[in-house]
Amino acid sequence: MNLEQVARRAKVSTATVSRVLNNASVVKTSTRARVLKAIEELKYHPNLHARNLAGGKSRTFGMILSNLENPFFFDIYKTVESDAHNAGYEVVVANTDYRAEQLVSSIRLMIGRRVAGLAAIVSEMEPALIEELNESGIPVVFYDVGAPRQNVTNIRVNYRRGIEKILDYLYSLGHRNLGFVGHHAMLGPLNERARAVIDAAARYPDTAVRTAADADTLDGGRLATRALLATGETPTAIVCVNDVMAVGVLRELRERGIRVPQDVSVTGFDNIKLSEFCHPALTTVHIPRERIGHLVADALLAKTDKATVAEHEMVIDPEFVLRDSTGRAPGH
Amino acid sequence: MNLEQVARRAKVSTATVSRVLNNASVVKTSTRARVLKAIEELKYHPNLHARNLAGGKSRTFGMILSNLENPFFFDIYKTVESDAHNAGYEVVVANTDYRAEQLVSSIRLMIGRRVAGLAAIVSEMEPALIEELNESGIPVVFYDVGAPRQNVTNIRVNYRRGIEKILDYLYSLGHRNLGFVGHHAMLGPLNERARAVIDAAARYPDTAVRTAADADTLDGGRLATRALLATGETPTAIVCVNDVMAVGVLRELRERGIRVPQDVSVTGFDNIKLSEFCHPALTTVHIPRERIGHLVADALLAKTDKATVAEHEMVIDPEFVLRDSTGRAPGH
DNA sequence: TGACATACTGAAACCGTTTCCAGAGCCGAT
DNA sequence: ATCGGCTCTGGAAACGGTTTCAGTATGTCA
Repeated sequence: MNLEQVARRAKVSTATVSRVLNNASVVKTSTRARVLKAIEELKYHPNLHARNLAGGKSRTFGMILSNLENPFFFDIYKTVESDAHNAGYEVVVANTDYRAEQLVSSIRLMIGRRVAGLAAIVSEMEPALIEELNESGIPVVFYDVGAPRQNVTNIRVNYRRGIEKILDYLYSLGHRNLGFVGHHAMLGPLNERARAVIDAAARYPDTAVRTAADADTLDGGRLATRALLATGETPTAIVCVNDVMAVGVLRELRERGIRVPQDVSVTGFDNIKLSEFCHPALTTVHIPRERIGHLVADALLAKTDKATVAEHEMVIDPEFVLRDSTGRAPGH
Repeated sequence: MNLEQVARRAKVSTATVSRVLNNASVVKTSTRARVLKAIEELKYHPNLHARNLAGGKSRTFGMILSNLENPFFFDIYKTVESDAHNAGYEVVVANTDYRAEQLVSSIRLMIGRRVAGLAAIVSEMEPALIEELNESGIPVVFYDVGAPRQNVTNIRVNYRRGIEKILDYLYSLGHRNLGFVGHHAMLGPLNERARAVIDAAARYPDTAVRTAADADTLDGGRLATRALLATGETPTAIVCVNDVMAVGVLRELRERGIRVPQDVSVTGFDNIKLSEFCHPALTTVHIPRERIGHLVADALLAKTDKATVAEHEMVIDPEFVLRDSTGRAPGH
């Protein structure tokens, strides 16, 4: 089951077997055939660990995401993986579930694997970790995490603009009493979004916003809505941190006999496929996940090919998508 | 950045460093402290490839799934990963997108990685591959794939029973004109489900069933519905191969002004979370994905711990779940 | 016929760990 | 003082590949 056995059977040296395996350098056709036959007969599968160790190079990227269950992350993963495959790379993923400890151990694991590049599409991230990654010399791409620095590409979305577009629209429809449904992540984009909502609301007269948070799932959206409505006062519009939670919100409202959008308007964020398929279809903000995926993949590939050490940052401006879950505030 | 450097700095041998790293055998407290300090200072991360190579054991499981995007697969993955983690194992996933070629290369990759165990939750699977896996000596768990044999655990769901429960119910409501929406996978459970629908329908008098297939996505469900309705004749009930596609079906029907369940009944399969959150909530069949996940994890863990070589097969009987997407056939 | 480039192939060093086997101290008992 | 038995540590051989460097045919050309 190892090179030597194959070599012996084909009556060549391990060097030659290695050569045909990597079709590097020239091997006489007859020899190659003998080797291939031996490989076939012995059902030989090269040991990737040995390969990586000897070769020093890794041909696989690591990818760390906050919540693969949310199509937002999954879509990015999918396009990165596809691009990587086309370039002959593998991708191994890790899920943090928004937990910082998970992030730490995932990053350690990736460094241990000596991945050829690492994409971190997470909202939780400590400077110490970034430092650690930097020392490791692994090319890194961050999505939405603070520090652009050497050997690190940073891709971010202008959430603030997205939120502002939503609030502008809601305000124009007469909504003054807002609810915000977020998830439990402590750092990064969520807070940016939450803060953006609060900041934006503060710019309009007579506009109040109450917030609730729960897990980043359908159920989380539902539970957050319950919390929001538990106080007795019902907002005329509920702004959600993303589409998944918004669908949970829709469900809870429907169950309570609250009509959307006649009684309450609901907005999502991300524009995942599901936002068109739920009922009513969600008014939301489009985040170009495929484009982000391509950017991530390009950055990874570029960094590994040449030793480009350009610290790059790119910002994406999201687009408002009007659908059926929003309408005039009651009595307006 | 390798053991030797750490050893040198701590003025010990690499053997000792290795010992503290794995806290195997006894190391004097003062020595251990010196080593740990050196590791810390050098920001040393052990090379997993070298470790696996030298140690011979792999501490990671492989998992291959047909479509991670579908929560059915994702839920299984999630619980396997969680169980594995608790036992100190990693999991690396691969997605086949129902493509046989992908399956082949993924399996090869896993063998190359010398994973400690492999779970294949896929519907496409050739005997030759199973053979190849068998030769590799890797403990394998299959979900829904034919051959129970040595070193292979097989977990399956009695789809036929599930489908029968659905058809019984629909028949009792007066439905005689059925549509079946499936996805493109050629082998295994889909066909089993499709055949089950056809067989079951054949047992009722005056009952006809037309089928359409598309991708296993929300869009796929929508497109399949269009195909189904393109003929002009509309079935009174549409049975779907799974919940995801059913949600796509709901969307298309709503768009055409066809009411569910008044005009057409719709059923799903799997009972993913989304099936309660869509509107109307789906009548479906529950497949215990968590339980399956635990079974998979247990099998993997058991096989690696002791050299249990029991070929095991277990069959799961699914349960009917009544919700709001089904009703009496029009005029009944 | 001899010199020399060319096309293949093999021996051996190395990649970064783990692990086996001995050896070095040290202590208490004889 | 000698000895047996601990405790701790180091040397060196794997693990399964890649890669460099040198060597052996073989063919070409003067």
